[in-house]
Amino acid sequence: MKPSVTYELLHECKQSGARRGIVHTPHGDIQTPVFMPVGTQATVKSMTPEELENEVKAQIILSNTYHLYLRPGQDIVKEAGGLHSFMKWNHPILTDSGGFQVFSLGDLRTISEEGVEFKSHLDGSKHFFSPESVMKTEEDLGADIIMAFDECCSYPSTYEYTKQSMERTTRWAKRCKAAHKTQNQALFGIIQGGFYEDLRKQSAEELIKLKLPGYAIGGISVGEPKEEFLKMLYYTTPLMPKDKPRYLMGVGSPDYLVEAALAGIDMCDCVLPTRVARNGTAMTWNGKVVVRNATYERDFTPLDPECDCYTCKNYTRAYIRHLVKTNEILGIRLLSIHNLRFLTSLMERVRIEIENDNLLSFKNEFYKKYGYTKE
RNA sequence: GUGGAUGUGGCGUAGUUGGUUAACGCGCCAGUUUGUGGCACUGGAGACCGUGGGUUCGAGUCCCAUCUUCCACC
Repeated sequence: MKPSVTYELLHECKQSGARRGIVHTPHGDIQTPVFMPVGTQATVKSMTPEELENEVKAQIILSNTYHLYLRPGQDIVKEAGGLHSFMKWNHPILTDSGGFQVFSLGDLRTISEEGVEFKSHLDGSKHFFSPESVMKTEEDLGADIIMAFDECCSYPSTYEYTKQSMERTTRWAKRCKAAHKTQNQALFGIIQGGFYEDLRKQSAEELIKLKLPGYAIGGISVGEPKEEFLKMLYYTTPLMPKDKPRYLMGVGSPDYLVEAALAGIDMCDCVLPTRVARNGTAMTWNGKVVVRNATYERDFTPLDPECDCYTCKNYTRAYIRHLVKTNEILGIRLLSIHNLRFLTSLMERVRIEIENDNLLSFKNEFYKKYGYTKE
């Protein structure tokens, strides 16, 4: 039987390992490499689905199993007809499994072979997540792509801990596959192994045996130096199947996105653009603009003169600074639209450069302009 | 006019029986943010404590005078 999510390779950049392709899903095609905005609680914070589609030009968004399980509860989402219907987003959706919360809520959970017990960050109540229960929850949520339940290790972790954790994540992936019943959802595996090459290799090999429809790299971009990040990225990506989508989890700074594409990654997601937007910072082709800063008080130019987004076509830095300083909701919205659109247009550009076999040259230009001096 | 209260960084306040470099919130300035526990977090600048005298080893804290503002009374 044909999987519900498949990868079509269109072109490989002759300058690099970058891939230009299409991920086919039940809710439409995704041109890759792609950046996926994060909508943890069935909303990309402050954005309407119409804005995501028309202004941001997002092709797929993420949501989160742990958070939706707690509120409103997957039964309600299921009753609404699934996430697409619940939140009025008719394009592809990917749900993360809660594996990241095993990392980020480190003080509130206990890991065992069977699964993870979370103490709710909302009211302290206890909730047990197993690979089987997570599959059920993700099926109720109804995303096109669902992630296996894993443990994202913190940085740094010892070799022993990372190995033990990675092997458990592998066993959990097998249990996820066995528990996964729906035909129209694709279960992706997550390669772990921290910053140890042999563990990454072992993780990739074991997971590939499961013949899942897609694979992700998890557990990097968790606070390590960029050098470490790049080393693991360039080591792990070539281990992944060529005929399936390759997803790098949690990456969203412009330089990391370009590096990911160069390494042969197809999909990335990150909260960074919306989070920094909420704190008054814009990403632009000329680098970071902390528009909240005083130097922009009388700057009546757009955030980024090269940007085609709604915010840049209509509003000035001075006005947005005013909105941010006065804590007005519109400031967050305008910055979120811009940052998200900046990343989707960056990826549009990356796709063109791959088609032209020029991504490596583009990276050098981009780094220079963006203000990254080092590799 | 009399009596009472008040006066501390831009604003609002804390400052114990007088004791090292005067604290806090907001504001201001800047930094951080990477499968979202966040309109968050971390730093920084900024005050001769109304003014002038006095007591004391030592005064934002006590005394005197004076001015400011507020309240009450005549």
